[in-house]
Amino acid sequence: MLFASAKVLRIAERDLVEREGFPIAWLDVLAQLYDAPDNGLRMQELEERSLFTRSGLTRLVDRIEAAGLVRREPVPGDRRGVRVVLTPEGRRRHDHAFVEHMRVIEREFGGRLTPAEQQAVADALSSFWHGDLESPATSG
Amino acid sequence: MLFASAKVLRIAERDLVEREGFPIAWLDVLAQLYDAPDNGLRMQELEERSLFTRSGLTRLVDRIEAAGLVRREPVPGDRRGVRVVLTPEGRRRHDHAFVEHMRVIEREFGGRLTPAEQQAVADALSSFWHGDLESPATSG
DNA sequence: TGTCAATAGATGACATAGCAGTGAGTGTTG
DNA sequence: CAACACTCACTGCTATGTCATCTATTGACA
Repeated sequence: MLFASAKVLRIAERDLVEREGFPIAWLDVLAQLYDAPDNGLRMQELEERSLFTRSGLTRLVDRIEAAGLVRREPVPGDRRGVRVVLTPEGRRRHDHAFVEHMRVIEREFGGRLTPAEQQAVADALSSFWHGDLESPATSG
Repeated sequence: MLFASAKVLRIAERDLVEREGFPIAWLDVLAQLYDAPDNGLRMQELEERSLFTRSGLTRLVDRIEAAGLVRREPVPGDRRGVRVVLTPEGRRRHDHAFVEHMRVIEREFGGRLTPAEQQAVADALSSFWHGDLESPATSG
């Protein structure tokens, strides 16, 4: 599983960088924001939905912001907080990149896995992921 | 799939670092050498069997060597080449770490996926991996 | 043998992730 | 209101991986 995802990830990464000029991590953030209400999330929420730690996110968002794809704005009622919002440009880039990205993923998996296999993997791992994320199977 | 493997990887990584004092990347190298004839491989072979680039491997092996778990030795008949060999200490650490590592992986997957699901994922992704690694499904 | 392309591995410069610690802001308690 | 614990996000330091490039060696060929 590790090897398979590492391989596809690497291919998708290269493709994305060549076509769009930004890495998968950006698309991940962009997509999270895209799916969020008003296209915005707090750093904390972004952290929960992504694979990064918060300090990693701070800098990731720095870079995406510098590229003009997202914008930081204050959170009304909590001056500690920061809300990260998709800019129109960010939205455009997301849309464009996402289509191509999905195409690459499909090509990689579609060309190598039967539909039944794809379904089996998706079912098993999606329930794995959504199952009990925050309460590991460990007993201690 | 990405999320699932990232999650398990992160848990396994922490566990390994706490117990053994080295990260998964090391165990990966150690295990490759362990499985190799005479417990040794050339850098190039290690590269093929791992998820690293060669330059990444150079430094990874540097660190593992500094810790005394592997040793570089010349390749008879090709003075460009380097053969990386497991030391007795490396072998011991591998054995110990590997057992615990497998236990963690089993716990994480065993506790969340049914045996049938595990089998389905394993079958699909192992054929994916072994299928046609070097000739992507792309047409260009 | 001399030249030249290819190969093996190492190195320099750089990008990015994590941990631990910082500082501002919040809300609870008296 | 003062004191305190907690939360949010950011920053310094450090670890590690990649790309492009470098050196040494090899092998092909005139």
